Amino acid sequence: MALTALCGVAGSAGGEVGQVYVDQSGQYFIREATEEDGGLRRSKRVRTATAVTADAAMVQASGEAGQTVQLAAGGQAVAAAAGGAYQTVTLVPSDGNSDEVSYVLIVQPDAEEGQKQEGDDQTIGVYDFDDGDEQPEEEESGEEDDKARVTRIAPRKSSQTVSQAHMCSYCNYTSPKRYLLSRHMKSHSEERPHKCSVCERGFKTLASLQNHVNTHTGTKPHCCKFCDANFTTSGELVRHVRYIHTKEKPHTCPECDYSSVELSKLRRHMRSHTGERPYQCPHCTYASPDTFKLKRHLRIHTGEKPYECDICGSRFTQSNSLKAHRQIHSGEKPVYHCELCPTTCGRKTDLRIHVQKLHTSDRPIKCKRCGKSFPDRYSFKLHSKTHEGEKCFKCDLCPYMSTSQRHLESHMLVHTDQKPFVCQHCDQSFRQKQLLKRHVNLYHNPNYIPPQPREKTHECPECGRAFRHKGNLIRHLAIHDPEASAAEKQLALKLGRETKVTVRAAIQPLRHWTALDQQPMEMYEDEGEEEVGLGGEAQQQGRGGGAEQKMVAVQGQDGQQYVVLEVIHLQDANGEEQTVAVVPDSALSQAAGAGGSGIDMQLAAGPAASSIDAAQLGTDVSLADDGLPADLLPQAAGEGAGGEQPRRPTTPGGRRRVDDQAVQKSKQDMQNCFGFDDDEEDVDFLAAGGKKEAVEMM
DNA sequence: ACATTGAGCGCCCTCTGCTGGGGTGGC
DNA sequence: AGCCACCCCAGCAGAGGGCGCTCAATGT
Repeated sequence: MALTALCGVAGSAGGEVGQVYVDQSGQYFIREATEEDGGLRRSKRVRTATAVTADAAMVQASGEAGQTVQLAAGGQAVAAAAGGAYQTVTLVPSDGNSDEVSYVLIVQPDAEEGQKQEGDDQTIGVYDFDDGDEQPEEEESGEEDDKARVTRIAPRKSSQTVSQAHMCSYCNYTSPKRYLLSRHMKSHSEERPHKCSVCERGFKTLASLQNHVNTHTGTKPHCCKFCDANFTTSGELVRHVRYIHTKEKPHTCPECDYSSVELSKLRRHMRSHTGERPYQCPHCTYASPDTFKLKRHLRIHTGEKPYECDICGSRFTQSNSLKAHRQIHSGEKPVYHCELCPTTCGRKTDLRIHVQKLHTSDRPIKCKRCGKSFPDRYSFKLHSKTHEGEKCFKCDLCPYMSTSQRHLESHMLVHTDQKPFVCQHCDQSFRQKQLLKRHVNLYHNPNYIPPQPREKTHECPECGRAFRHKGNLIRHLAIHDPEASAAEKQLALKLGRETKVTVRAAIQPLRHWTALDQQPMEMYEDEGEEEVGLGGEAQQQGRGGGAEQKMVAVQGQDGQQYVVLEVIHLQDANGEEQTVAVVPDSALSQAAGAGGSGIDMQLAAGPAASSIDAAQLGTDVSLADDGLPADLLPQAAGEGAGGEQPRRPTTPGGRRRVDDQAVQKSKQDMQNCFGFDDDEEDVDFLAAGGKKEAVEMM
């Protein structure tokens, strides 16, 4: 016979298939390739194996029948001539490595079989073929009872002899009774003598056949005593009882609190810990932890949609999708009510998302209009309703009010000369996107076909003049206002819009503009902006001479100053409001023949004008009541606020001289925003070259 | 020979959660 | 008109429950 004998590593916990192992009790065994259950199935049957020596060299030695094959610790195979009907396998501990004890497997003829069977204490690791029926060439077939061998193995060190047992030569089955082994050997046989009369399928045992036949006949003799369930086999019944009634789950996960009725379920569960995904999709990178998921996944590639709605014919890849879909037809759609508001959702997950978005918040939300705080977006929304229609967003520079923050932001551009929408074809720029769009269409788009003028449907009840837009009519109605209050408001607004502020640095989104006496806009906290308010002292200093002042400073987190505002409304000696013009740097520079460098804000007038605390803001601010650059003016220490900063002389009585040129420039700068508010006039205005006389605007 | 027990594999189903697209209404 | 929030829906995957079926092991 051809025999490959090996040596293995003693005490090895794992190892290659075919290695010789010695367990803690000193038993030798060989792990076979057929092992599936993760444990070590002991086999005394040596067919092939790999020699693993102490130095981990893999050595294989083959011996012919009747030979003695000896592997030394170094992996050298030593074959010696031998004879006899039996083979004795001897495992000899080597003295190779100190850390790992290697054993040498010696295969040698055994002429004294009988003695070995009796248990030779001096024999080490014996393969003992008790029946002497040597069928070396047919070992692979493994279908006969006579393949069974009785083997006795004992290591030399312990000088132990295992009591005689009837062992299966194909697996590690042992039995004290030979007839039991004989019965066992049928399991290695592929013979299926018991045939089903229905499907002709064969079974190894009659019991198996009977169970199978029951599946044909539907016979389910095993009835659950707790419910009406019946099962084909008793095993099914037991499992059913565990699943449904006793909840007994003997298989427990060592890593979590999961437990299962079946071991296979625990194994499946363990894959969720290990991440093992043995089932690879052949079409993509997806791999599944079990066959079902892979099968389900494959429908993506095949396009198979096995679940069809019997009402509308819609098809789905998963049964649950169909189930959910059916509820649309049946009207049995579940309704998930939010406990915190009247909102309902059709699905649990949607409700969860709703709660997440509307009812949970990391921090309170502050109302920009009144400053109240609310724990979540929902309560904030409810609260916001109470402000509906209110024009809470008031411009600090003019009487403008708006119901929305966005509108105020847009309006603020009027005061800052910001025209962020620049025409790419000429040097025109605009404050509003739509204005730029219209400009481009009118002047740079040869294909533009202006829309037909709409009918003037809004007619004035007083004079009959018609307007295309309601807003224009409303504005017009101010003319007929008997108390002139509307007209006054219009005038005030128009004048207020003339208030201009220049800024040195680029202005960040205007929503960050905030009057000092307003609450910080908490809604925008997350945008990395930090409000820098003037201290109370600065504010107080800024409120002198009967002038109403509001100052705004916004500082980014980078420390750069972005916006500084100072607003002054004055009354003249008669108590009437005085027009205040705020002059842009450019105008001032032009008038003075010098640039206004270093001057961040220049107001055109103001007897009690104050400078903003430059030390705090890091910004130079001064008033330009005469149109001269601040840096050309003499110091006016102690006057007004912020005495450290250059001051402009003020006129006696609090009147300020308004720089005509600056006002003109300011007016011109405001033309666009005023003119464009009336679209029907805007077109004319644009058609006329985009210029209007400032005097017309005033 | 028969009955019992239980492991093992496979299949299907359900529940759950996430994601993205589309529709809609408010601003 | 455009943007945005919200809702609805379908698609897909993770995880687990339950059962059908076969067969080995074991006891009587």
